[in-house]
Amino acid sequence: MHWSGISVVVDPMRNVPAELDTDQGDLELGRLGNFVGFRLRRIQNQLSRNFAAVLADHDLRHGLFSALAIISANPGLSQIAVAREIGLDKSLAVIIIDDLERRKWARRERSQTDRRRHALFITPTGEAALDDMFAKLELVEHDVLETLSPEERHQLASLLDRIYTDCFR
Amino acid sequence: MHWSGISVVVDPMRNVPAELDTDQGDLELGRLGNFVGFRLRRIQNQLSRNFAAVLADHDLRHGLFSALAIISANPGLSQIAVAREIGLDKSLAVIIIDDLERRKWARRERSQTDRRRHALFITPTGEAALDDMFAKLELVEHDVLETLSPEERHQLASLLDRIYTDCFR
DNA sequence: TATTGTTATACTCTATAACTATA
DNA sequence: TATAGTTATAGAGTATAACAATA
Repeated sequence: MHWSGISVVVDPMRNVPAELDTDQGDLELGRLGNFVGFRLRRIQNQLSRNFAAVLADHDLRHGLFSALAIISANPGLSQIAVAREIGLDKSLAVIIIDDLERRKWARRERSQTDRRRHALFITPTGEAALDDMFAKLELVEHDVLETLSPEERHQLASLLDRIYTDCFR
Repeated sequence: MHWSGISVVVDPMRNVPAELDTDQGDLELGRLGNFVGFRLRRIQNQLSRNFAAVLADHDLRHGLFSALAIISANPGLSQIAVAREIGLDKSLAVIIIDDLERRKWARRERSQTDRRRHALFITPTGEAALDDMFAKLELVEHDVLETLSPEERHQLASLLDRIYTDCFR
């Protein structure tokens, strides 16, 4: 999902000709700039690109990192719970967990209490991989947040948490 | 790009059995919860879903809304500038602008100054569609932000702008 | 009858590379 | 030689539906 802005005028301050000089990257945002959602998306896109670059050597499938982290934080949970948490279909959870098992980062066990379920566990190898990835992600995030003071970082996290818990839980 | 958290323990406060009750949606986040990027992603995912639901009847291709808004705010710009701005390849800009022309929301004109370029313009029909979509998006965003006071909203926007301009420009 | 996991299929999105016309 | 736009193709990502095992 993307965003957009209204019939905006050429900024008289910039003295552009009738046809815009599109070689510059500084386009007008128009109404788009009024939305917080747009700002979120813009930053998150860039963060994603930075993370992808940093984790490129792990050759991670979409959703694989999330899944591993969730399994790590919730040992014994089911595939369908993983799917729900990362917002994908259960059939995609199968593919992701196949991948995790192939890497020996996680393993399936038959649930003792409900034999339909697989109980998922992270392996020591998986924990090590996760440690490595988290360390890299912390570096990326630090680069982005260092422009804010510790108080401002806390403020930001707190505002985002309020939004999430009040609206989406 | 996704996220994840560490080998976390079962919360003793919740008194869950050896195998987690995965029917509840309240999983542990583990290390994941320490990242601002994770919070951004979580909110933005949900916002995207809400926007998609609200705009479902327009049957919008990915990137189409962004492109229309950018054209509206920058009349006469080139296809390659649109591509750069929404972070897609120029070949995808072709598809998107084909779609916009089919809907009569935008039109191509040959550039007067560089005959290789198409100068892009939004149509009155396109402006009307954009007005409609923006109105719907404002409703979605208002629902999400109403939990914050006006000062807090301003604070949030300002923090996000600082991050973007300091790190990504 | 409903749920968990699995498989197969079809569809969408995207990147890539080649091509043209203009510069 | 480089750039703007176009087209074709192949690959990845995803949703969907059907199925088996279990509840």
